[in-house]
Amino acid sequence: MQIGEAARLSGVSAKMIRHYEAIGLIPSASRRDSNYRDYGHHDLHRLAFIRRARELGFSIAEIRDLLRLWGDRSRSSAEVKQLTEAHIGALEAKIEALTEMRATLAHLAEACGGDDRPDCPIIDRLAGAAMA
Amino acid sequence: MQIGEAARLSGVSAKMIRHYEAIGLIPSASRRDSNYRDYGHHDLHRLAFIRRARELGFSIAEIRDLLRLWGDRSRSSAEVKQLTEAHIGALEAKIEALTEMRATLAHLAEACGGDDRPDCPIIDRLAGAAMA
DNA sequence: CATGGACCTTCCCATCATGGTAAGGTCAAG
DNA sequence: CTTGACCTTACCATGATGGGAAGGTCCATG
Repeated sequence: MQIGEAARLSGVSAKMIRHYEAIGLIPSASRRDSNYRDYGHHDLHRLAFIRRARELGFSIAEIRDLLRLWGDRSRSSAEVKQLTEAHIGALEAKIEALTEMRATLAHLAEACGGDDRPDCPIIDRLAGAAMA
Repeated sequence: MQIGEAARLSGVSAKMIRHYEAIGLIPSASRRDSNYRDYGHHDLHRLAFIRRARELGFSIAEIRDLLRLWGDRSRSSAEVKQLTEAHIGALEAKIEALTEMRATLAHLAEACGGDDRPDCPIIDRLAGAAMA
C-alpha cells in the first residue's frame, strides 16, 4: 500500500513516516516503479508500535531501544521494565515540576482581586516582591 | 554593566539575553564605544521578571503580555488573573496527560516480571495486544 | 610596550517532534 | 487529454536553549 493508506491505518502521519525512515527508526521502505514507497502488514505493525509508544511519552531514542527489544527474542523483560521505569521517573519529575508551578500560580491567582484595579500579587511576585 | 554581569545578576544567560533582544522581548540594549551592550538596574529588573515568569512555565508570548501589563499603570488585575488562569489550565492539561501516561506505564510495569524471560506486558501492549 | 586572558561581538548549527509549503512526478477515471 | 488525488524531495518553521567558531576589546601583569 501507499504511504497515505499506511498513515491512515497506523495513525502515524505520512510526514512522520518519511521522517522516521530518514532518521533510521524504520527501515527504508521498498519502492514501486513510480518511486512511491510501498508498505505491508509488517510495516503497519511497526508504525502502530511507534505511535503507541509516542502516546505513552517515550522519546524517539527510547523507542529505538524498545523496537530493538521487541524484535529481540532473547531479550529479558528486565530490560524493558528498566527502560520503562526510567521513563516513569522522567514523567514524575515533569509532573512534579508542573504541579509546583500550578500550586504557586493558583496561590497567587487566589490572592488576586481580578477586578479593575491594577494591584496584583501575580505581577508583584514576578517583579520580585517577597510572598505575602 | 556588561552582559555577563547582567546575566549573573539576573539569572538569565547572556545567550538568552541576546535572544530576548533579537525577538523584541526586551528593548535593544545601548552600546558602548566597544560595541558591548550596556545594562542598568532597570534592565536587570526586567530580566529577573522574565526569569521568574519562565520558572513558572509562562511562554515567551505570555511573558510579552505580562511585561506589557507590568508596565501598564491602567491595567486591571483581572487581565493578569485571566492570563494566569489560562496558563494554569494549560499546566493542568499537561499534568493530566502525563499522569495518565504514568498510570498506564506503572500498571504495565507492575505486571512485568522484570526477569530473564522475554515475556513482557509492556512490549505486548505496544505491539497492540489488548490489556490483560 | 607587549602579551595573555577574560570578556564581548555576530553567525551558524543542534536539539525534539512535528507541520507547512512549494515544485514537480504518477496514475486512474472521466 | 485533462483533472484531481496521490506521491516525491527539499526547504523552512516552531520554542527555548545551548554550543562553538572567528574575531574584536580591554585590562593587568611581566
